Amino acid sequence: MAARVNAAGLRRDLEILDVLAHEAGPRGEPLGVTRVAELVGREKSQISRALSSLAEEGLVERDDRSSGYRLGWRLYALAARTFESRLVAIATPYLRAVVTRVQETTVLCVLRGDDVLTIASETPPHAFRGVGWEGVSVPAAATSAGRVLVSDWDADTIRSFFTERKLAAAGEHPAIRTPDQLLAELERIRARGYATVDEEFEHGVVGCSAPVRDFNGRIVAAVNITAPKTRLGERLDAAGRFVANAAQQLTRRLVESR
Amino acid sequence: MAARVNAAGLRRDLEILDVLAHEAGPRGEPLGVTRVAELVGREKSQISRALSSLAEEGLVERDDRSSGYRLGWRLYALAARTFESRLVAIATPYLRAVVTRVQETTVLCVLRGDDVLTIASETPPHAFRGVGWEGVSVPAAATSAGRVLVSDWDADTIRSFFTERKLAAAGEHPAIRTPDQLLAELERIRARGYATVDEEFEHGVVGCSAPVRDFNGRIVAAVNITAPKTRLGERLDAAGRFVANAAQQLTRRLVESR
DNA sequence: ATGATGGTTGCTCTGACGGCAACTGATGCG
DNA sequence: CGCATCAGTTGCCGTCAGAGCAACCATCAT
Repeated sequence: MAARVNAAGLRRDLEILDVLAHEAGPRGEPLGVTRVAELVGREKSQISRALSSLAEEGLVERDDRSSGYRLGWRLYALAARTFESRLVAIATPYLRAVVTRVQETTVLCVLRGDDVLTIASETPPHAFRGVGWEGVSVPAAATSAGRVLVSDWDADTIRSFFTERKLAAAGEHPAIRTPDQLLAELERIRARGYATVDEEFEHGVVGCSAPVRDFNGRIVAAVNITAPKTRLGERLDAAGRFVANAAQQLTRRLVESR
Repeated sequence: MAARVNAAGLRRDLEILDVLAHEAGPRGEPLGVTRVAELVGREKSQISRALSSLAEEGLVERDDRSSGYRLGWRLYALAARTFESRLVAIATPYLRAVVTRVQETTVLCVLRGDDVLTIASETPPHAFRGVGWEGVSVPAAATSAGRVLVSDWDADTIRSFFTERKLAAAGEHPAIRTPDQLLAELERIRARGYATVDEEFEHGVVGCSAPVRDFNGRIVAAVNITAPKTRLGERLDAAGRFVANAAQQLTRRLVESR
């Protein structure tokens, strides 16, 4: 509401971009000026000029041979840059939803190098504010979050990334000691939609995680719960399903909904 | 160049979005009106109104508690439909394959104006996520990626694009100082299938790149490795062949997936 | 209270854009 | 070859939307 500026121009430009996004899409053929004009219901002269401006700023690109337009690189550059920031901002309610259901600290993790980095966390009332903002833990396939974060890698990469030595060195009681075991586990994770670990990384500690994806479908983060087995042990699978559900909703929210 | 419409408003809006993207950063807090106004050098009243409009269209979102702004859902929705997005989605496994072989950060670049824009990167374990999403560097023929990206241009275009002055100004130790030298180098690149540079752009840094083509056969991106000479120097040509191989596979995949 | 800082709103005058129509240029057809 | 059609660009003018300034709120610290 309230005061607006450039409302008309902005709306026109966005109508154009939307038309290009939906009608043409990345795989579709570029759209011509007249076609766009029809679809947004405006003067083609306006569309011609507007597309010129948009092209000059890199928001759309002109295909040389067909002289049609499609979405430009700049949109990608803008969005890619702040993705994590937005992730953190949006994740909170979903993390909290899990917290209220499970009553355990719930965190959001990303992969940095070969460490799992926590970028957001929500704690239940009455819980001591634990690590919170940024803990770095060894993922090396001994944590559920780490496994989830690599669960869309191909087998070759996994094999070269996780050597046996590395696997054995991860965690106190690694249940997974060979790349093949890891690959089998990743398959299970993909099938179930969430991962669980039982005292592998640390004695008495269990955890579950589920993947969050970006607009490319790539796994960019994991929603994770880590808690003492005495508290969470019985409910671990139930918690896993909650976490998976939250991660899915978060994924959807990230790209589409308003 | 050509007629423009809404040029002023569009540019202002994009300046704002750029500021939000860059200044807010990965971990960034939302930015307030005054801060944005300073950064883009405009009247805060304009920024206030412009942000209102942008928020109404979903290009930015207002953070309730801090009353600051950050990029909004709509940008991500649009970004998902760009060609770059598709490229990144498909390229990731191939980049990772190179990383596991060479153990160096591998990136995917496209040409934007006369800059090289990194649109995706994969890092080996134990590398700190450096630039990550997108950096902009001066290619002007002093980087391997830049040379690869222009290696299918015709001689006239090259000559008019890269003046001697421009060539001399690029990099610390430009080995290529005239258009003719550049053309000869491009010929070598085409013959070998990949490009290498040795401390030209920056002292102590070497790199190699290979072209990715679309279904028209046009070069649309480059797979690139840039690393300290002390680490990669000996293996530079081997790395070049890996990169070329990955780029070819990616090209094939890109064409098949239509 | 006072002042500082961040954000919104009223107001006027200017210049940028909407709409139309003429123009260019490619393509097709008898 | 001439004519018709369609796609895209450009010139023109009156009108309306926005740049800029300053006044006005809201919040917080001293």
